[in-house]
Parts: sequence; C-alpha cells; structure tokens
Amino acid sequence: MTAPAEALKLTKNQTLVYRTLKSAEEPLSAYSILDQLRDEGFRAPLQVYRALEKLIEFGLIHRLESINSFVACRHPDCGTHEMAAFAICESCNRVIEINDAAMAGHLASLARNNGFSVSHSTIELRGLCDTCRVH
Amino acid sequence: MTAPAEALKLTKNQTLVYRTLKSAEEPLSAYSILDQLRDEGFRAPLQVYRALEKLIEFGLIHRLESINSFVACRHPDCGTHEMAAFAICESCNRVIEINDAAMAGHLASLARNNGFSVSHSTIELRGLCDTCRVH
DNA sequence: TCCAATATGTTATGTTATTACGTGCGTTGC
DNA sequence: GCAACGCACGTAATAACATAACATATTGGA
Repeated sequence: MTAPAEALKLTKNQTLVYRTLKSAEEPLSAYSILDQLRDEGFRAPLQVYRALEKLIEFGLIHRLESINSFVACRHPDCGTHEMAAFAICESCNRVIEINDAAMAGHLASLARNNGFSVSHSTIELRGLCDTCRVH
Repeated sequence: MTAPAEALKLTKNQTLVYRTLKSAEEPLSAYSILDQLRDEGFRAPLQVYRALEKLIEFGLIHRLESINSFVACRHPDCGTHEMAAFAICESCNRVIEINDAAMAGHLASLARNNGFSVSHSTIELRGLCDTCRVH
C-alpha cells in the first residue's frame, strides 16, 4: 500500500482515472470521471469505481465523503495519509490538503480517551479559500 | 438556530422524524426513517429530507456524511455544534459524539493558517468502540 | 503450459437525494 | 373579512451515487 506513484504498475483503467484526477482543478465525482473517459472506451460506473478503489488503496487519491468526490493526493509519496484533513472551497471547489501530525495526534488521543480505536478518519472543512473570500 | 429542544415548536413531520432518531440506537438513513414512518403516513423521501434539513438547522440532529445517515444530537442544548467529531463503530454502528474545544480550536487555526475560513466541518472517525474491540 | 489471481466488460439493480409542481393553512396588513 | 404572503406538506418523477452478479480476458508465476 501507499507507495511512490512511479513504483506502482497501474493498469490501463487505473492510469486513465488517475490521470484524469491529477489534471483536474477540482474534485471529480465518479460519474464525471466516467463522462470524461467515454472516449477512452469507458462505458459503466463500475469501471471507474473499481479503479478508484485501487487508487485509494495505493494512497494515490483521496475520497471526499462530504461531496461524494475524489481528488489526487498532493503528497502521494509521503505515506502519512492516515489522518489528512481537507479544506474544500464552496466557491471555487478547490481543495487544500492539510497534513498536520499534531492534529492527527490530538484527534487520535481524543478517540482513545473515549475508548475508541480509529481505523479511518474523515476530516473535511467547508468554507471559503483565501482567493474566494476576497473576491 | 441551535435552541433547546423544548423551546422549539416542531411540526408534525419534524416531530416524527426527531422522535425516530432519538429512540434509535444507531444512525439511520433517510430511507430507513421513511420506512419506519410509513405507518404514520409518510410516503415519500422528501417528507423525510425536509424534516431532516430543519432539524439540522435547529441543531437537534447531525448528519454523518461518511455513512449517509443521521443521528440525534446528544447535547442539543449546548450550542457548540460547530465542530463536533463523531466516532462511528463499524461493528455495532453506535456513535460517540465528541465535543472538544481544544481540537476545534486547533483545527480552526490550521485552516486559518492555510488562508481558509471554515463554515462547516465534518469530522468522522471510523473504527471500533471499546465494547466491540474486546468481543 | 497450465493454473490462479487479478483486471475487465456488461447488465441490472439498489441506494441516496433533489427538482418541479401543486395544495393547504395560519398570519399579517388592509 | 379577505387578499397576500410565508411556510409546511403531498406527490410524482428523476437525478446522482454505488454495488451485485456474472461472464470473459489478461497476466504472472509454478
């Protein structure tokens, strides 16, 4: 899991989906990825979902649960994908990926204090990015 | 917004949906609420979604985005719903609602440092609760 | 080569959420 | 009283998101 992008041999579909996400300015839904890949031969949602699942497993992309969309990871090689936070601008849709060890630790210990052992976290902030707030 | 439950005059549908969520052990999806309220005359998803929307607005319930479900707020009167975190047990489905000012502050300042102004946050942890981990 | 694992293709279906339109009902201001 | 309004509600249709089930193809060892 979580390996450098170039060390992985992605399949054709995985490559196409990953490339689509990497070149997108905003998170994309599975169906909008599907639409963008029709010309490449994609016909069904499952082709997208299967690729997405693998890419997440490889740590190359993230799923944004609050908006049912997916983004390429900004730091695919760093290996610390466990508690990434995402700030999603509601105006331009762009995403800031925040990777903060202190916050991760704090949240993890909060969970522990509540007798909870975390296997996966979703931290998503919605609001306005700098640029959009000014305009 | 965010007012004591008894100070609000809920409509009939809102009352039914709220009562359903309060008496549930686990988060419920909109459609499972609908099913539970068929006998009360509910026929369509929109009846549920409209009530849910209002109840969220009133601070009486929370939406769990990672599992497309809803729970009654444990502290409907506390007024600090802005950055609640939820620990969702993947075994028993029960939810622990964590309200921690320090973490909220930390996360908020993280966002600020990234030039982001937060309007809404989603913090959801998935894993195992104490009871389920032991068993 | 043969086997097993993995990836792919396709159809159908399940689940979650919203749009669009119309009705009823209580309140406010005249 | 009674328009005008706001708001909750009812209903049908549909959009958007996701998976099940089954068949076929490809790949990479033993």
